[in-house]
Amino acid sequence: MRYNLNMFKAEAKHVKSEQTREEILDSALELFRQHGFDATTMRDIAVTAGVALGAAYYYFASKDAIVQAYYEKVQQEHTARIRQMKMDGLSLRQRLAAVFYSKLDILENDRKLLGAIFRYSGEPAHPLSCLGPGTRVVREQSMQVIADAVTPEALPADLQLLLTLGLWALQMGVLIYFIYDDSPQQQRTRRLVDGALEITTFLLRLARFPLLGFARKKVLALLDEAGLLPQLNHALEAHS
Amino acid sequence: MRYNLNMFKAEAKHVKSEQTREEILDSALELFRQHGFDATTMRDIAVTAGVALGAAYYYFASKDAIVQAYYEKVQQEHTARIRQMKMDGLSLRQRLAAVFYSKLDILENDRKLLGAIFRYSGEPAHPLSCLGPGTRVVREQSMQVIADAVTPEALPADLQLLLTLGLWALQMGVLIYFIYDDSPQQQRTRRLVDGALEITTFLLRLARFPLLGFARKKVLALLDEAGLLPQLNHALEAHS
DNA sequence: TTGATAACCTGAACATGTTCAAGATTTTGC
DNA sequence: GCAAAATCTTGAACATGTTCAGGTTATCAA
Repeated sequence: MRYNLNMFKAEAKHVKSEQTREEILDSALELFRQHGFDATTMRDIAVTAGVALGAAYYYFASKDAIVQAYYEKVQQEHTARIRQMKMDGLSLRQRLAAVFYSKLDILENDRKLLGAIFRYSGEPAHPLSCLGPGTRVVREQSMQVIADAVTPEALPADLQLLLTLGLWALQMGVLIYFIYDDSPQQQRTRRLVDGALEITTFLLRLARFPLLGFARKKVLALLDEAGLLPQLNHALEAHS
Repeated sequence: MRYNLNMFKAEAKHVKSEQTREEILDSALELFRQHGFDATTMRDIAVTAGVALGAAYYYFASKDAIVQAYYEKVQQEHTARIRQMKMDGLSLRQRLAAVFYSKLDILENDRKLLGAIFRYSGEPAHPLSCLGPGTRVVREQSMQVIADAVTPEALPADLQLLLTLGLWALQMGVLIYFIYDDSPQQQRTRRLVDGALEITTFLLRLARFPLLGFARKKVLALLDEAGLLPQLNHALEAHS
């Protein structure tokens, strides 16, 4: 009984702490959306959340880290949405369209926040570098979503690897384009996705031809040498 | 005579102002290289240059703008180096290798500075966004260097367009890789360039085949619809 | 219960990028 | 040569992200 009580207390405490964190995160996002990232100060955030300035820094290492936390939530949501979709009768292209579209849907109203995600892409040592070790978890999660859409196609292991990596890179590019896209409802980005996926699947069909098969091997070897597919390479060896 | 004197004075003045600017820029780069970008304050820069803090802001809109000015100098240097090279007997692949390698040579000791170039890539409105209108000039200059290496190949206009754009994108990717590359002398980046150019030229030879020709048209149409080749598109129409 | 430890929170102080009103210097029109 | 205009320079003041020494509250062992 006392054990349980302690557990309840511990959990209640944990929940309380988590609530404060959520309070700060929600306030921040609300303000970011209303006035933009730069125009919102950490003091604004703290006041809106009803805590002191220092509390915000107890939960988030920096202002940018708040956006990072937001993006992690986005990735969770993306993973969840894709998981609960019935992909059974769908083609590869349709599955990939679902992946890309749902990501855009989630991010639709927060394009201005995304800029912060890319802010440290050129600084390897920064914990928030979108290509660095500090963001590995969310990056792998986002690759996994793509991999799951590719796997049912039962491609040769090397091609599957290449396709997943290429699509992930494509997704990054699409997100950048998305940020810059000022067409209504970002219809242009959606069309870009459509076209890019059409070409991708077309080239995929071609990839079995000997000449392109040669190119495929070359590309894979190059990426491997460049260290751009370390753990994936491991998976490849295990499969072949 | 007096007219000439005034011109001299005007020029002398202009030179003096330019000297102050150079003084600030050089001091800044020196300090950036010694202690890193973040560890160097605008006050440090002003003191080292022998001017007041405000003077630095008279010549540079922001701390990041100093790095941008550096990169503009780099691009000038790159253009100059390539221009004075004798490319006559060289293959496309050799010409492109010269382009990529010389850029890396110029940037070799300033990899840490490059991060600042990419800092605003996700913020369309920022004047220093490496994809935005504020950096159009230097971007087009850098594309021109590539275009000049591609042109002698006398490719079909659409393919030339595609190749130039693709190589420019490749160059951006290579620069990112370069920043993250901790191999000695960044040999890994050089090998990546070699491999990527080998694959590029190989695929280029394939591009004449009907199937890939179809894909080529598709890609071009997609990029056009996405507005990723506006003035280039204009050039294409003029040629065809 | 109680003292100790850890978790959580506070707000003043700091560091630094940036602005700006005011001053110094140079150029220009006459 | 001189006044006005343009250019250049100054440094104090400001805004804001971040730190930190210290406080408060919750947890836990005895």
